[in-house]
Amino acid sequence: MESTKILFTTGEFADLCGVKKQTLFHYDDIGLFKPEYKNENGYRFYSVQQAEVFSVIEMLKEIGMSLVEIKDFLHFKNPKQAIELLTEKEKAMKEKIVKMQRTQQIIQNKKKQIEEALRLDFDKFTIEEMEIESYVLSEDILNCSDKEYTKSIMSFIKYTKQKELDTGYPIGSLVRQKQLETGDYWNYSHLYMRIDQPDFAEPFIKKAGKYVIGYHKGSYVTIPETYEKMKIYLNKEGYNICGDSFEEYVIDEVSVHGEDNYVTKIMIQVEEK
Amino acid sequence: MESTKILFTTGEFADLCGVKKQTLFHYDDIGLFKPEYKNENGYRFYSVQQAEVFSVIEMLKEIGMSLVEIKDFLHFKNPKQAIELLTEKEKAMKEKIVKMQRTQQIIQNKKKQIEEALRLDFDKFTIEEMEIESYVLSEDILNCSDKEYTKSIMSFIKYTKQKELDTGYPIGSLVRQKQLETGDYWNYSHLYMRIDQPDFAEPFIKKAGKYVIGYHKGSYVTIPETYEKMKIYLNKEGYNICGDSFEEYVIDEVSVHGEDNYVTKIMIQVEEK
DNA sequence: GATAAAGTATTCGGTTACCATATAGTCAAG
DNA sequence: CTTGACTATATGGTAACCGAATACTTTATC
Repeated sequence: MESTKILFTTGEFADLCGVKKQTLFHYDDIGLFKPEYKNENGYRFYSVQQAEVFSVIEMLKEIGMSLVEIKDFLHFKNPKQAIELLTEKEKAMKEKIVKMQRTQQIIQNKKKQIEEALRLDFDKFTIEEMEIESYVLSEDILNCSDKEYTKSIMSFIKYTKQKELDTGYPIGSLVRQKQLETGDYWNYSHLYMRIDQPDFAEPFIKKAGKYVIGYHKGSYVTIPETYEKMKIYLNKEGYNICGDSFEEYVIDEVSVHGEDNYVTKIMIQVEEK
Repeated sequence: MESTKILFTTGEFADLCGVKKQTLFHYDDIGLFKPEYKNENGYRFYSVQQAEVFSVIEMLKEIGMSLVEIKDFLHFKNPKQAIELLTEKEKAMKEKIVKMQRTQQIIQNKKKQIEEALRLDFDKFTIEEMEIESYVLSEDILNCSDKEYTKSIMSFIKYTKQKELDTGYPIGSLVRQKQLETGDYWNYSHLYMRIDQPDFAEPFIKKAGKYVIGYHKGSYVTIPETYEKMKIYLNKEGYNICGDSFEEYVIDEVSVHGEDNYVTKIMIQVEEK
């Protein structure tokens, strides 16, 4: 080995970096990353050191910088600036990782939900002991107009997104005991979403205790029928409604086609007569 | 609130989902995500339930699915398939997170390197006590031709990439004691890269002990001069070379412009006479 | 030293997932 | 019934490439 510089052709260098030659041509074109030297026939030659530069470009790309941004950075570089940028990007990276972990959690919850839905029997009602759960509530939507309702839903969804409370649990609707009694099933009191964080300030608590659980299959317009059936069932079994009703879509457009296949889970707190 | 369906206009729904209207038009165009209903004037209307579908689309996008793939998935959907895909994508996601964490580590190491370089004094040689370090070595490149050297570098870089050994430490070059003695400084014996994993099989060990540390500023072609200066320094200070030399670029194209500003760190094991 | 195989450069068009802008139609409030 | 805020469509543009076609070099082989 002599002291002549070790150089790679475009193809070799592309192979080395695990990319297509095209990519190197492209980077050369836009002035982001030029070969160490070009011979009289326009052949490009890259040095070993450039492999390091290339891998830095790849990293900067991975953390979401555009090629133009990367070019600017590499052009006005000096060690201090490099550290500054690296520190900043390290932070951005951390945030990205956290976001992905959150998405992962959402996926897991969605899976759980679908799995639960697969196991269930739509036609039967059951009485079950349920644990305490915490919810975030929307603003009060009792007796409000369609317009107001629309706005409330919007602000609630935006709120949960902004506060990163969406954990893959469905948005539920709360029907108060009073509305249940008068048969005013569509008059929801609040929207809710389950939260896992124990540190959330003033959550709405779904009390532990006995709940009747029923599943409504089909469009929401026929939900009242299911409520009526549940009432009959409770009467027969010797139970009284003693709390609110929690409605959740457990199967929606995500996993099936068409409203007719939607499944709504209904949970109402009950007590023995 | 009556039983009429709650519907959002394109603008409202876009706002709700935190995207531009354009995106919804686009999804409609390609048949990925159509509004619940279109009125006679072509106005689009979206339902609340669709917000959930939209957020699933966003998630699938985040884990790297193309819109076409997502469309196919949502089209042929059933709960079991949904779980299958979600499980698969969860895995992909986990891998992506791990990769990002690795990149984060690399960034941290690069920063450390640059910070060290900022603090150092190029003109002085020092004798320092160094700790033991583990390296992966390339294949033997002693006395090999340029062509062979090129190939070795390539396969070494590709190897470290493939085995995910690249942790942001620079690639170093090893000069054996014998070559140091004969002044054959360019005749490297191996390339090396530092590894942190304690479980790596048969690493090359850089022994703990006294090392003379010098920095060479400028192109690598003048490195012999620095070696000669180091030898004179050692003589004056009463030290003998008793091991190999480790050469590393501590500042390269990534943080400065032009070969003249490159800095190579040279570490040679020594003992008192 | 001729020829074939393999590699290189350039150019052109295509791709994905949109965004901006222009133009025209629609709706709701005062 | 007009005004302003919205809607729709169409067109062109963007980033970061990929693929294929064509022409030229280099290298290997006979």
